[in-house]
Amino acid sequence: MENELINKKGQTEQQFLEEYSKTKSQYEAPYVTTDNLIFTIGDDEAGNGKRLMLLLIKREDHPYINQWALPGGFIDIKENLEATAERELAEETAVTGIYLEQLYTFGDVGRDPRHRIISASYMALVNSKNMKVAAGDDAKDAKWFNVDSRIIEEKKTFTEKGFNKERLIKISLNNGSEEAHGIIKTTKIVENGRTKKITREIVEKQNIAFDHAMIIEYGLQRLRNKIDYTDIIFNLLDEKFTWSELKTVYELIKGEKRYKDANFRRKFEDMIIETDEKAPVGGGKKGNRPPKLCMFNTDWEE
Amino acid sequence: MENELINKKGQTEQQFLEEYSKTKSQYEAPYVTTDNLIFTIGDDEAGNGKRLMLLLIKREDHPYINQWALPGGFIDIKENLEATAERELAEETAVTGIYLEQLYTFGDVGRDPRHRIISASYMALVNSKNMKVAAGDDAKDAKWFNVDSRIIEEKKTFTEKGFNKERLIKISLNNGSEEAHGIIKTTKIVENGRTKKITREIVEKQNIAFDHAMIIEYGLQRLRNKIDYTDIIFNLLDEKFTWSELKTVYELIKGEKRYKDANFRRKFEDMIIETDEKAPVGGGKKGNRPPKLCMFNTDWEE
DNA sequence: GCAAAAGTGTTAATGTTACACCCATGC
DNA sequence: GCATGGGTGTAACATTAACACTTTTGC
Repeated sequence: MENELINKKGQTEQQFLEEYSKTKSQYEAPYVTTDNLIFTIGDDEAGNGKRLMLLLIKREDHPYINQWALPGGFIDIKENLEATAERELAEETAVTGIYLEQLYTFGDVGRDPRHRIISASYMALVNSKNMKVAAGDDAKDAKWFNVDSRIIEEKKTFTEKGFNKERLIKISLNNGSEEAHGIIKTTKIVENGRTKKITREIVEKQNIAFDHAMIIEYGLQRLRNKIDYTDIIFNLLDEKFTWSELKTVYELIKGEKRYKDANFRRKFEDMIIETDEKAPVGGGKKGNRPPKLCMFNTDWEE
Repeated sequence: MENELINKKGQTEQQFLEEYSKTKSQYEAPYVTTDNLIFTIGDDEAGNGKRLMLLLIKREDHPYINQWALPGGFIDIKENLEATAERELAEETAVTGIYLEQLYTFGDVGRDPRHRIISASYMALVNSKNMKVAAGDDAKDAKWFNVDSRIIEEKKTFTEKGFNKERLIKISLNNGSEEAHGIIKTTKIVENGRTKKITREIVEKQNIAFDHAMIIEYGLQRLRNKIDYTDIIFNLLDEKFTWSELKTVYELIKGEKRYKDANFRRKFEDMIIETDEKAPVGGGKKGNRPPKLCMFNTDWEE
């Protein structure tokens, strides 16, 4: 039925599409890539226990040669956008079928000096035990970096019609031998009692390629927020875990100790089922009570 | 300093970029567009008071001829992604400098039968008083539609490793004379106690072009969520408004009366400053107490 | 006066936080 | 027994919700 509709030229849809496929496009299309933020919980190289870690790849050519970049790559013309992210993730970590979420699409002119590139960023949370191949094994120089972000400045400037609010956020990355960092400025412009615009820009960076510091900052914010109202944290844990492991991972992501033990349990109690199993006793020099193993309660509703 | 680094071919960055610009690209790039969700509060054509409304444009050619689509268009190679959304918005509504937020990037193969198109969606909230040109004035057949979405089915299916949760959401659009709708299925796949994947697909649609029903559904969800923890609702109101106007708009977006009057005030009291002015008495047949005019409190912190 | 809509106050229920305490274990 | 980390109970406080009430206006 739909195909019997004709346009102003008197074409059916089929005729239209046939003609369309023959015309050579004038349109200069940007390239499209995905950039993946792959987070895991790993051991700090300096031996300070567990840390939130991010996978980065060392660039082997210009531009930004020898600097660190997010893994990612070009979309194939016959591949769904999310499939590109999944493929890139599988190529880097040999992990499939894990949590993957689209974050934001970065599309400023000049993001890449070679070509106009629009990049959709995705966030993946992988449990290191599920990772079949550790990053860094293959030819590409891929490494896990400790990630950290913190606000270093907040400023409010008054304008005629309202005010601007700026915030400087520093992203720090290190893996024992290598160090990289970037400072992102977010600006919120308020005029006539309304938020007009929120912008993000990189004001300083070292050893991080492209605008990837901005993507990392965005992803960390999303992760920190979502952890409080979704079940994504369990993607970073083993299937069975103890309360203290959960709390440790929570605090690594949040970057602070927000809850006392008892209250932390109450916060997560609906999301968790305690099993009868006990984890082997670990830390205490004089022994201690073995903790129960817990599982995510899949009946939990957000 | 950075430019003095040389790659394996012995090139500086400048030499590399020069060579790069001469090579003809093999890469078949998808097209990139933005699609705008432009919401406003307007009067129902049927005379049932205020409604949440969305701007749609009638397609004048194949594919989906005569069906309704979101306004949007192709990115220019020299234009930032957000600038494309701003330009399209200005073209449709002659409104500039208003709230605009990136939602999600849709990039499935086959979204458009003509070509591979990746589309970044943006949401704009406009106050009808700020709109200089009403939609529908120009050559293009653009119209405001009442929007509504509601869950029509929820289903949980158990699998070997876990379960799937499906939800059917119906998007209804109408403007008195025209009607359109779509049904979106969201599926959450849970395996081994972990959320593996969340997918969205269109299971039925009428009179809505492309995958735009899915974009609308996504945008409505975002709007409904953000209204509770940000100040975006004030973009839909005049600079000065009454408590009951605020509550009406809130309920239109939420699609339900969630709060009693007194409690609604408490919920928003930090975000609002009451002025000494009073709005003219409106509805009551025997007259009534005139309401105070309020403004958004720009000192409010989310 | 009185209907209509604006606006306030009071109490109950619920959720959050701090803090003190008990428990099971290995040395 | 005692240090160590696991785990629980309770009271104070803050937030939310329900509901009954007072206020200001125009006719």
